[in-house]
Amino acid sequence: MLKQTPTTRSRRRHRGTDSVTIQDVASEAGVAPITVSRALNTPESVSAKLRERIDQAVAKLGYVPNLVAGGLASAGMRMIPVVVPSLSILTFIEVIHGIQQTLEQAGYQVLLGSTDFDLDREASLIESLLGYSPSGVILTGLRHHERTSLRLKNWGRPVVEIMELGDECIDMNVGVDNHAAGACMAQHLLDRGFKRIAYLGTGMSRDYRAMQRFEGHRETLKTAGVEFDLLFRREEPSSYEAGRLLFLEALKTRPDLEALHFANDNLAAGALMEANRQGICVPEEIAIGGYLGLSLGEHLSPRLSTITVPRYEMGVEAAKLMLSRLEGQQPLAPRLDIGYELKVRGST
Amino acid sequence: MLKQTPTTRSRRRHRGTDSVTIQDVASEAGVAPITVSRALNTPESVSAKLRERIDQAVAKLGYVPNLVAGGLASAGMRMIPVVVPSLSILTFIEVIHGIQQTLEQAGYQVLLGSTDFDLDREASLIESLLGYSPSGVILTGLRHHERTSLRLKNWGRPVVEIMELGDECIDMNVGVDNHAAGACMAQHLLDRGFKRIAYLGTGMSRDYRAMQRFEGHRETLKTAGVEFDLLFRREEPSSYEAGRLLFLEALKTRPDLEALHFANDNLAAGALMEANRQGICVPEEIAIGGYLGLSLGEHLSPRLSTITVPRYEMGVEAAKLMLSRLEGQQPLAPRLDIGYELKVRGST
DNA sequence: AAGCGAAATGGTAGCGCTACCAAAAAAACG
DNA sequence: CGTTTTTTTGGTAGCGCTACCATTTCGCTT
Repeated sequence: MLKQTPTTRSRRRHRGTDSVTIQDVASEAGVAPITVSRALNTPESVSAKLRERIDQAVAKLGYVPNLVAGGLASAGMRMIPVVVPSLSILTFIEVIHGIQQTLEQAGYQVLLGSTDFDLDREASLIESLLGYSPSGVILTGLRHHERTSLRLKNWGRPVVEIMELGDECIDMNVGVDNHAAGACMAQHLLDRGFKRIAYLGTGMSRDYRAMQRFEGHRETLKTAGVEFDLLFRREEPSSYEAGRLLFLEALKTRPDLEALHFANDNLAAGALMEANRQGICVPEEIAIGGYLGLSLGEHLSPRLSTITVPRYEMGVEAAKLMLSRLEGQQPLAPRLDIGYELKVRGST
Repeated sequence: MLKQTPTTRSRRRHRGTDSVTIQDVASEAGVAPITVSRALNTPESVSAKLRERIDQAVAKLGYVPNLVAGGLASAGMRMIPVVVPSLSILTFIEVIHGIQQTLEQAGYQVLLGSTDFDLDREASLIESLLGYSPSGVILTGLRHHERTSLRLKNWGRPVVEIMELGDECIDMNVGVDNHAAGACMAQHLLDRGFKRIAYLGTGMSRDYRAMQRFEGHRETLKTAGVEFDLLFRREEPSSYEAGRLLFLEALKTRPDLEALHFANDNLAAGALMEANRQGICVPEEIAIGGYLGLSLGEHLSPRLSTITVPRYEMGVEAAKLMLSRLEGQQPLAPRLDIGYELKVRGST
């Protein structure tokens, strides 16, 4: 008489979801559950014969692994939270896009988190995201709460900080030197012969990266011996409208301005479109420079001079760095300067 | 003599992460683990005295619940996958933003998935996303593989289909009547006195919603007795550049066109900017209408006439519907028409 | 054919939490 | 006061999977 194992269904004493489990597949294929597990996760460690039988059973039963159970038993959940300040800023979206495409290919899923530029929210968000037992974390910027950094350092899994470049990162870092980028545009404007140059930005008390670009701008102008403290700022989020308002404010306050250095292309585009509307000639009456390299800039008249940042690529590289660490290799370098490029077009 | 329970640490025989567990909190507070669980999940079912002691222990030890274990033991993972065709299309981003903001507030996280408009990819993506045991799913459109729909129907958890409106949805539906929106813009152009009106779009073989708008446009023109089959299409994704190219192609092929009805504002903006560049007067020489209501449209000269769709709000409403179902209530209505609005501005 | 190391398979015991039910404590009742 | 009802707390047993280690099978050598 055969030893009677409880039938597959009667085994479920309580709260059983009826979904197909690894046990069901194992019974169907006549092997042990662990063998099914291996056939799916490390196929090379299972003989071809069994592997095929198991694959058939999987197909027949429509088995979908329960990643939650797997995640609990082993380490990771094959998820990577991506924490950004805002989802209404195109830049972050494009970076996320690059991350998502790259990670999804490798079988990881992206968990979305946004902090609204608030480090407290970031701290508690990350804390709760870690509860999902993700395989790694990608977050924006290098400035965090002390306890956030410490927690992630001790966490022992890969962390990539993006958008910004610096000496002290938690684990890995992909980004752009904002200070240098700001200096670069300022230098360009000086090279064009402009003397009275203003920097215009929004939400700079929260978005400190825009402030870093301003610092680069400021130092460059100072070195050149021209007026360097011309700063116009508003506190609302960036938008075409905010750019328009900054533009009007600057013109009214200082009609003698020769060039406007905007914190990003959204603002610059808003200003440029308003100039068009008012019949103000760019760059003859006033020059306009931006930052980011949004495609919109190439379609405006005149085309917008800007500093392009490969945002999608930054996401891809951040994801690649993450993946190389997840696959056990040491990444080639834990820090990657994704670079930027000055695009001189019609507006300067 | 007290019964000796194994000490907290020695209990971990193998592969123990050192993280604080519910057991640690329980020991610290001098209660059973299940009581800690209750204190955190259903505080009202625990006496005030114990609740406070437990809260203190939680704070002292820095306990963060392992949601994976919780998700395995009970049902949900407090995650909602959001599946969209593409992350490079602003529309979807704005909807996702609305969803994310609303769900995050309620303590749910958004898992991102993109299908590249491919129903096969959608099917396998959803299949693997279900492996995460999410609390619900939000996906784009009403057209899916038969097996995808069936699987989700049998899945037994809330599903919201967005962007589109129809009689047959899997579970719940929030969206816009694309057919009517297309007809609305076409009617507007007719009302303006235009007779030779073309529809211009990209990727319409994949993005069938753009095709639905075209159908509405087509029927309206047909009823009006004017030429109704003027269609220009390209297969690349939407972009300003694609709009520019469609514009040039249309003008070359049919110089007698009076109005251009673009499948979305990105295309329309690209065309409008090209018209500006070439000195073609809009709407005197040719009128341009869009769809979506991107803020860019309001800053162009002339301002872009369009049909606005409350994208962020659509996301919020989809998330609210999801939440109401998750919290056990029957939603007021399983179908919500989020509506649209014709914005007549300078370009028509 | 016996002996040996390597490769393939299986048994057991959790991962950390919560559903279910039972027990204890507190409150309400006659 | 004892008894019933209600509330609060705890014990046990998994959720479905995989790490660890033991066992079996296989190929190869001498």
